[in-house]
Amino acid sequence: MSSSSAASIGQPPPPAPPPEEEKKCLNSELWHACAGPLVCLPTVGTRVVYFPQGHSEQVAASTNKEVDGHIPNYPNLPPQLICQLHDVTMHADVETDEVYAQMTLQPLNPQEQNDAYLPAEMGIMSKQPTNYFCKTLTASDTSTHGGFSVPRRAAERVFPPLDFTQQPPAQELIARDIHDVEWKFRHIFRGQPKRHLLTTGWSVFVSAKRLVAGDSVLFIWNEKNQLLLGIRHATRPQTVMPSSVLSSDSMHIGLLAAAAHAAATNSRFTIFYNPRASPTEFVIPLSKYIKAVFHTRISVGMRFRMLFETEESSVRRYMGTITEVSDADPVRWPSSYWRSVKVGWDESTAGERPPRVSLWEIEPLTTFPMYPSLFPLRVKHPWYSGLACLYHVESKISVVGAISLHYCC
Amino acid sequence: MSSSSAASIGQPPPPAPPPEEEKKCLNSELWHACAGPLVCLPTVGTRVVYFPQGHSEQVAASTNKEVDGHIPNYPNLPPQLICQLHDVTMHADVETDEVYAQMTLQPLNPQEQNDAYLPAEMGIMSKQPTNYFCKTLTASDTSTHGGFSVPRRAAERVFPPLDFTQQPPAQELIARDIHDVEWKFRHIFRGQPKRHLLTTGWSVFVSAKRLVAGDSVLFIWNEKNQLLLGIRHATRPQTVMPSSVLSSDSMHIGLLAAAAHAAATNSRFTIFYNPRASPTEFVIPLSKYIKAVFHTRISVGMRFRMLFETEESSVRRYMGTITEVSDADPVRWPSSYWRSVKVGWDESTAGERPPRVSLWEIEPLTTFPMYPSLFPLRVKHPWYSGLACLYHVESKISVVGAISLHYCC
DNA sequence: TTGTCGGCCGTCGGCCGACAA
DNA sequence: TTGTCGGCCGACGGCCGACAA
Repeated sequence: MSSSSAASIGQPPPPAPPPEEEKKCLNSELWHACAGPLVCLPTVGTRVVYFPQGHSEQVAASTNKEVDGHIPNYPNLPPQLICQLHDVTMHADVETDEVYAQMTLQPLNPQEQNDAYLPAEMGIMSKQPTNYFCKTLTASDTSTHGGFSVPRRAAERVFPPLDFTQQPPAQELIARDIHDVEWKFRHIFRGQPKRHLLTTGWSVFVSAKRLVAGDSVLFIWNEKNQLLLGIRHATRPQTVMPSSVLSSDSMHIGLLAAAAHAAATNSRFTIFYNPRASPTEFVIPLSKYIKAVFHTRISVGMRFRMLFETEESSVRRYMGTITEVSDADPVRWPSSYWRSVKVGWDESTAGERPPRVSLWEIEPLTTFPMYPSLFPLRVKHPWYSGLACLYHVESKISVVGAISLHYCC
Repeated sequence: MSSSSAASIGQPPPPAPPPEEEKKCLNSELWHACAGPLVCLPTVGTRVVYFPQGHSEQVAASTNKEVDGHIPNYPNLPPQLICQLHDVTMHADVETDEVYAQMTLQPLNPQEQNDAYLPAEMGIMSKQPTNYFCKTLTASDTSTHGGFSVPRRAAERVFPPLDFTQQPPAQELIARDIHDVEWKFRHIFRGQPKRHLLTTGWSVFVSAKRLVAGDSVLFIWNEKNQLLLGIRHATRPQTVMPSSVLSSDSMHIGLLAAAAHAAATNSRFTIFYNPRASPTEFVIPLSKYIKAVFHTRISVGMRFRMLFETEESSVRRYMGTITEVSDADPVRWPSSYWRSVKVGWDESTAGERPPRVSLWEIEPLTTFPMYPSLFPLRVKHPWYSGLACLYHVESKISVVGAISLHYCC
């Protein structure tokens, strides 16, 4: 694989180093498809809220190491930081194809926080591809013995139609992965009963991407009549990769110190958001935050629903009940809205769902008129003064209120 | 590969996750052989000097990203930190076998720095294995077409002797890698002219370790009559791995903030030293530091020599001349001894050698009596007062002086 | 002394329909 | 509808000495 050309012949697994930092912006459709249906990125140029606590959670998940004391306090680092979002770029790990986003944030001073909203700030829906399928690989799919069995409806909907006058009907498919590398497959309709299969070319793809049974592939047929090809590795017990560069303690300190320094100097800082490592977004649109914190009444005992991703890359609602409203980490992050809602889940299979969620993740089940509540529910917290400036903003929003206050995901 | 047993059958490439953090201490001989002949680790329990500047250099090398501004100042973090070394453990990356060391350091207060030396503090020579060989793999060695051609003298010295009454002489070799995984090879003496070859078993090893031409393997025959097997990947352009977890800026801030916090509170912190990523040690025995800084006269124009590792894992001296004594980074790290000596190298092939080195890395070419110099050369720097406590220590050392002041490597 | 090649052989990668879940 | 298997065929993995650097 040549090191300079962006598009290259996919067949031999590329051992070449990536062409520096100047990777062009990846295909956004494919990135979002790999990231999953619930992931959405805030819009460049808007204001967002950054939660160092959530960022810390992601680093802990990535390093497989909880933070264990010896972390200095950053008294000037609030649990949430209102920032200008200067840049968002989508990336994929060169080794694993794992998707992640890089964001450049700049904390705003109270004056800037007070600025009026622009309509664009509301965030845009993440555009999930319309014509695609996602399949979890079986043992047969990944075995060296055979090819890939394409679910029938998926093949008919997503692949170009076969010429059924041929016997057997077959064609060559060319798909591009997230690095814009081409992969070729023989697509054939054969067997008894008849089925769609990918044969020649499939095994080199499997070995190049190091796919095993349980991983997923997804094919997208986009508006430009291109076939895109993404992978999602099953969430294996983390590879413990960060070792040998920096201790996980130093990483935690690093993210906190970087945010604290940026907050103190109102300067830019950079973070990575890895949607598969920890599904909980820790940079959210300011509008979404305001709506959840100031315009939503919640109380203990209230029922709610929340979206989760299913195995087959679609979305499901789970129901639950609010059991408590309190600080997730009263020592380190008092008065934080991050995971401030303790919940119980209806289904007994709830083991995988988090015991604590944030306000903006849930959908309370009340028919509740869309007018601004002058005071939010949680009056016990004393830090409203710090956000007082937002109140003025709020009243501006409320004018457009119900019609334009869509938020992401 | 079972996830719990330390020793396991090496043949199938192990996809299993590592058994948490409780990895036993690796084979020290093999670790040092893989790390190279110049690498030495300070002794646990002794005092060391830690250079955040050097640490930062290693992180920059590992992330392929120089520090680019926006790094806060840590005015209370001196360029060198005298620490108690509480723990050193040797590790090898589960994916790549890359060796690295983890050290737990605790900054000492001036009182503790003043304590008398223990004889054990002098550091111990790194024990390079005596009976071993290291070969850089050729295209034929890594091709699927054949096996591994063993250099004749290496085979005769390191492998168990063959039974030459057989025709052809052959045996099974069992070698253990740094994770204590067994690998089996057929060792045969055949061909015209006769030569030593590893055939059966070799190719699975090559593919499991992802070896390519230019990488090196090393075999050790130790005192317990065990065959050990290490690899060294050629220094490829870094894999840019840290992406997707933490920005390189945050990593830099993290290491500085962690050190600053530890220094302020005299608490422990943890660092990783990766000898292949950046060969320059940034944690050195205090005795070595004192000898170099206070007992060695250097001046501009002085000739010196310095050790470097050769391709075949041995050691060579290169000659050079001191051209300047100054701060390597006068803005960020004024008055630092790290790379304070600017040098010119004799040979025209000097492109790979660093333009700046530290005092303790070089060997000035003067016949110079071994008595303590009351004042070191560099009088322009004003920070001696800060190290004044060391002077008292120094006079204690000087008593034992020439006989016991051996230092590492 | 040792790196690479052509030759030869056997294993397994990979395409096929059968069959059953 | 689709996951796994046995059967079959050919490509290439892998062991050999020849030859030359």
